[in-house]
Amino acid sequence: MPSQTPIGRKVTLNDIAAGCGVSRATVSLVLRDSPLVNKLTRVRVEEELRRQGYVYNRAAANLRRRTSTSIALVLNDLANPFFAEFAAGVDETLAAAGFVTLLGCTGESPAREQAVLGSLLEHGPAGIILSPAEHSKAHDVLAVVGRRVPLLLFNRELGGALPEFAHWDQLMLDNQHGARLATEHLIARGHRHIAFFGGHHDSSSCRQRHAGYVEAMHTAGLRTEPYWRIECAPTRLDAAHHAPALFAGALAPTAAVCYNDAVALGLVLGLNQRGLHPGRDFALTGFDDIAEAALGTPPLTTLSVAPRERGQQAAQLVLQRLQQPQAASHQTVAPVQLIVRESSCPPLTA
Amino acid sequence: MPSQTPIGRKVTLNDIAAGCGVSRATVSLVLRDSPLVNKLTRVRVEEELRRQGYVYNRAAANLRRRTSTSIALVLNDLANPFFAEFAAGVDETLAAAGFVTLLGCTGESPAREQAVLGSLLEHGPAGIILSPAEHSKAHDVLAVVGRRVPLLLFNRELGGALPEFAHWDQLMLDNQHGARLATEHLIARGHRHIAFFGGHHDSSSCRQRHAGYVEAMHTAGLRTEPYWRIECAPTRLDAAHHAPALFAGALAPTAAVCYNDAVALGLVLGLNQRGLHPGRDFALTGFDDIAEAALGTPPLTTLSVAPRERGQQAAQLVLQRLQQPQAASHQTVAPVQLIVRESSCPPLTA
DNA sequence: TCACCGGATTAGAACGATCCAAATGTAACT
DNA sequence: AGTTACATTTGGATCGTTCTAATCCGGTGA
Repeated sequence: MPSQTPIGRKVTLNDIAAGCGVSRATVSLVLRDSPLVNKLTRVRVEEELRRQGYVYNRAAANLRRRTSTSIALVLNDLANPFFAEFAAGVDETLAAAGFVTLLGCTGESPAREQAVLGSLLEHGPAGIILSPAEHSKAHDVLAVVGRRVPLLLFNRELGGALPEFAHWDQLMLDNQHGARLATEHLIARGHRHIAFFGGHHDSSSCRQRHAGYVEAMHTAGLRTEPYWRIECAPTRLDAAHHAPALFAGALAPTAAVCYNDAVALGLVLGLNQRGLHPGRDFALTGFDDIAEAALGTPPLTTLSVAPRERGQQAAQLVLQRLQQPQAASHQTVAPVQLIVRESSCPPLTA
Repeated sequence: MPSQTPIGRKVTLNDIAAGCGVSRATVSLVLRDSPLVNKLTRVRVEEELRRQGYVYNRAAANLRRRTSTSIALVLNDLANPFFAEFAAGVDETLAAAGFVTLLGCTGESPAREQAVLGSLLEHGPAGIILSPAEHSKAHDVLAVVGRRVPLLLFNRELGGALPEFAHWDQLMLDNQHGARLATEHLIARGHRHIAFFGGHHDSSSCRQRHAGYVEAMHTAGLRTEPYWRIECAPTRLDAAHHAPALFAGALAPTAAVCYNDAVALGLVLGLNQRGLHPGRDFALTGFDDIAEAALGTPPLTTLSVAPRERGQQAAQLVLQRLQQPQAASHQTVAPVQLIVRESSCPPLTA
């Protein structure tokens, strides 16, 4: 049960009305600067508003008008710079449209996601932007969110079969195309033996990126060995750990397409420990273009997803949905851009 | 069981009451599980709540009870990992207490800060956590926030004389002590010519850190040359740009205490471009311990401020203030911890 | 019979805004 | 003077909840 926090008595429309001898309704008209009200009284009322330090009670107005001026933003991990940038973009755009952002973090826990969504819904947001926790199920999200308030899925798909009537909007990254670009870039540099490194196969984004890698390889007429697919947790540490697995197979790769930047940076560490110089002896690419990507040694070739712009886009999509609640659901795939840096060197043998 | 809510009107207490033949008041009592209500009717009502897929309207309740269950979090820069972690900590603790976070970003603009604060206040937060924009003035903040809703200042002081009746709570970092620790560490390693690099003098945190540096130098009986104080914007780029200024004076420093990690990482780049190897030819320290600090080359000696814990602490302080609105204002200074890594090497000449 | 009790329930007035229909005041026209 | 037109203003109901002060009811004791 949430605690009960008394707040001091506020100045209301009645106080203003009494203060300058008009009715509450007139003051309300002034606040929404209606053309109905006489210039003279408007001035008088406005002065009184200032004098008493009135602050508008939007909750009361929203109750009466059955509207809402808030949007819930539910993120799996705000501490991740990618999502932080995204959140900044969302808030920026929402604020410009007069909306306020209700923040909620789930810490990758579907259970907390349920709780957070439930709690935020009680505040009656007009819409929801959700980047689901890993293993979050469509069915559970639908059960708590219902069909009343529009939801925009960002970044990840939900597990489980999507009930056919839950036609949520989606904003996803072009994972497959991005990985394909990275792979084609390595091929163009002369690599023939290219691994796909990191991530878990039960993550939708990882599957998509892997698919892009396979697509590029096969299009180029190159083979993909099963032992060139190394799974590990999408963290630096686990990636560093799994680096040796790259060279355990019969045919050693000369390059690797990594699931994301974190994994790529971990692989850099792991290679260094083996005495290899990534960017010279071994080529690799990342995904996300996090701030550290440009600064490591070597600077990382990666795919920029422009998280702030994605945030702005997500906010736009939700606002648009509010305008047209009945329009068909919108599936958006945001483009990604290959950023070539020094980590994607040509093979030594070339 | 997915909700069977018809699209259109929201389910209210009246719907539930009508649905199971009791009064609205009784349903309300059930919701707040009051001991007054009969076990049997409670069961009936609870079933009806589930059946109709009722969601609590906290805004209406808050209006009636003149309470609030939200806290505004206003940050100068959410894209900065430091503040993102902080926000995650705040949200985590607030959520656990049944509160919801209203997010607002100001992008270091005092004008937007005014607008954001004004907008958030209309939603009636019970309290505010504010990390002010640069050059934000106490007078302006007071003008828009007023004295009704408690404010916690985080991280930065406000410019201008603080009106005596605005006794806001504060949570600051121990900037001066931190910079002193870093400087003393470099001195202990054998450095005698130490610069203070980056930041602007009109930022309170920069002044404090510089003061700590001066304090340590003078305590150790060392001189500080004026040209060892190099100002630049607290960004990587500008820092890299200003690196040559370190060696423009008569006596070149062998080490630098940097304003923060971003500046330190920029300086690393700048030194590399001059053919110097930071961590071998030149020592430096940062401040903040952002994620990248541990991973650069060299790993950065820096001061850990534990932003997530600071967020939790900030939330606690606000919640505590809500319990005791009349208590004397609380000035908290959070300790910082020196993290020694490879960037703070001994001088070559030693 | 009646007053009284305690547990369970409820009608109706709030909270602070908005909406609607109706009222008011003023000037202009038959 | 009476009617109309127009520009302003306003009382009262309303949004979904909670609070207060009743009310209802079966059982007791006098």
